[in-house]
Amino acid sequence: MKGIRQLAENLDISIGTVSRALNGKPDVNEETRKRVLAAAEELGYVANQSGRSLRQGTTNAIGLMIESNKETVENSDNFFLGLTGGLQSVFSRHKLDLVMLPCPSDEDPYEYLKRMVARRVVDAMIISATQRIDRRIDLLVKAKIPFVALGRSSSGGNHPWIDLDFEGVAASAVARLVAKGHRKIAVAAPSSDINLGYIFVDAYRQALERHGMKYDPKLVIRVKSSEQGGYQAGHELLLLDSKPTAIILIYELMAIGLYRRLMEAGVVPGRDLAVIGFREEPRAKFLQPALTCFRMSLRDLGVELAETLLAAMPAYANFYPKGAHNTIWPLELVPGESDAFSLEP
Amino acid sequence: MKGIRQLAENLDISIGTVSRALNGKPDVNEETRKRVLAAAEELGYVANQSGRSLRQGTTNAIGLMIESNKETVENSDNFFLGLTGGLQSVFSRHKLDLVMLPCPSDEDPYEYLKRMVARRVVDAMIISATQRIDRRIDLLVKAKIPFVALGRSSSGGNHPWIDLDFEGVAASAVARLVAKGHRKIAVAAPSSDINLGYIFVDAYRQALERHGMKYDPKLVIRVKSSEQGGYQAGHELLLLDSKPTAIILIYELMAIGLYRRLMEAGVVPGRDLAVIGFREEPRAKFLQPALTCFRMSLRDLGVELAETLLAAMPAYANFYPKGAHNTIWPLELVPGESDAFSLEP
DNA sequence: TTGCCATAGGAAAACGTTTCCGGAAAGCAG
DNA sequence: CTGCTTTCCGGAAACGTTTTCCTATGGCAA
Repeated sequence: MKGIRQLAENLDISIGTVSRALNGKPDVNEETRKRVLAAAEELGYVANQSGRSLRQGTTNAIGLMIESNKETVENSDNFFLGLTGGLQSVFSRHKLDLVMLPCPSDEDPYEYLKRMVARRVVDAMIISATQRIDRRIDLLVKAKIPFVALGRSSSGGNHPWIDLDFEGVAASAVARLVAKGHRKIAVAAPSSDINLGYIFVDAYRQALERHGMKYDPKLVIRVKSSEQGGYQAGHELLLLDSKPTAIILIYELMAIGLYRRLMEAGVVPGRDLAVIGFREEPRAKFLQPALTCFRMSLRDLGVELAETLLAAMPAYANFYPKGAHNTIWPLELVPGESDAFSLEP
Repeated sequence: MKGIRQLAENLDISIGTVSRALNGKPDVNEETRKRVLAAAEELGYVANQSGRSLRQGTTNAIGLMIESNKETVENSDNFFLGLTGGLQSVFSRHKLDLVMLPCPSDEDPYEYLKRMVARRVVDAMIISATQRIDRRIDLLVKAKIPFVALGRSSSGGNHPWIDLDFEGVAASAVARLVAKGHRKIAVAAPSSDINLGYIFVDAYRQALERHGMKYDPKLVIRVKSSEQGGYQAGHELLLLDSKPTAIILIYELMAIGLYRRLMEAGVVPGRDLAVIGFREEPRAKFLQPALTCFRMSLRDLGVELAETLLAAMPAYANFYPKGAHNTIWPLELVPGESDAFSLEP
């Protein structure tokens, strides 16, 4: 005999009562509850999750889906691990466990998610790296699995999401450069199929126009968000007919490759070209001259993600009365040397 | 009605037969099996994992425990994500899913593991960052949960583990430096409480003695495995009475801090001091002069870990007849400029 | 025809838990 | 003492599977 039955046997109490005692149900004498808890501690009894889940239809676990394709592994760095701190700090208050579900690189993320959802191994999901059209979102909506997306998407109608403040970053970066006299500002961004690539460049365009400047598609360099992409961006920038005097990078890791290409051509960042990076990245921390960039706390972002998710789960509605909602996550400017010079006389 | 019952209803077949058909059991007509599979595909039916686990006593999931304390987040970089690629490639062949279980930073890893084990949410575990005395190992042995440890430990008797070839690296690094005429070789390592700190320094001592050199405890600088630790190591190195001409770093990230401290003192790495790093680390990739270091493939290590684990699981014994075993994982030398000079005339 | 074996599939138990329901005991007001 | 409420607990059903056991059917040999 095992499990709760064993425990009940030892205490000479019915299993129903043991269960109620352990789960803090009201209909149980405080005296017996103490005995049960003591015995459970003594025997190291913890309820079998499968039995529990089966009966309750709930797993007490939240899934964080991770797409570990090659690019993610290269780029995401400690991104997910950084998030988990914030996520856990919220979840643990509700006795929820976080499980990270890494999608195999040779499997379609949609199919993987579908399997995980169907298996009912978690109660809710956190997905990231959303696409503009993202079937995963439709799937989760249809399956009625609570979820939160890190990244906007036009799929799925009105679902909870958090996204970085691309508009704010673009506006801030452009304003900063314009104030220093720059009039030809390039941007290196991924393809507009990627949400980030689309939204950021649009925000950049609007920021330019607010300053009465003309948007020039030639100054938008489409490359991958990687070191190689940065090198490529540097290369294409040098080939432009009318040279820009500044460039905004959508991901700070690109700066490493960009610097390298520029150095090869004898162009010195921070003197001949102003450079601003988007998201702070440890690997780029040691560049000379230090990169001006935008920073955010992964931990805080994790907390916000967790709370947004719980707010979308009926069972936690009373804790987070705000309900399902969306958030634009602000980033903080960290001034460096890479854009310190001014073109004004 | 839901699940397999619904499916059986639709097909006008008993649920037992449906289950057998889906699980590839022999006692079912090929014709009906086809019908069942088609209907399952059609309806998107996937067996509920809780029901399955409860009945079978198995979860078809392998847990990878992650300790995401602050230091891990800072240092691990893409370590775990890099591993998952290799892990998944093996597990997916056996229809096993990998779940990453991040231990909350404010919870004792031992208690966390205990909870996960008791909940029976995975069939087997992978643990890492083992201590010389590691209660987790005793726990897993006692609970009879198959596991593999990344890192040696004196706990738990004869259990499966994989560890990096510290001896090989120490021998290779020392031999290389000695060949270039170095006679005073320092090493920067963490406290000997940490397994790594203990074993590596011991291997270093043996390597020295094989070359007929004397082990000098003063040349062992105990610092944290981080950038700050590297800076600290540089600082302490400069204070030594008899200056070493070379230093071996136990973790490459330390090189960043070390370089910084050396530069401040006008000591040029690769000219005034030879530097060799241990494990390749993307963030240190951009140092000048390029660091000589030892590299390994995280993916391959993941494959080996997965196979070692499966070999320790009775259910997979026929696939991996080797059974439980241990492996010393070799690393490959990547020559750089940081130790290129020679002291010989 | 009879008997036997192989094949296919149905019925039901079992996994470990939670929760609903009902009932005993005790307390209390009249 | 009676009737009603409250407190506490035991019994049993239910969650969705897999698996064991058993039966029905058909084929085949004697």
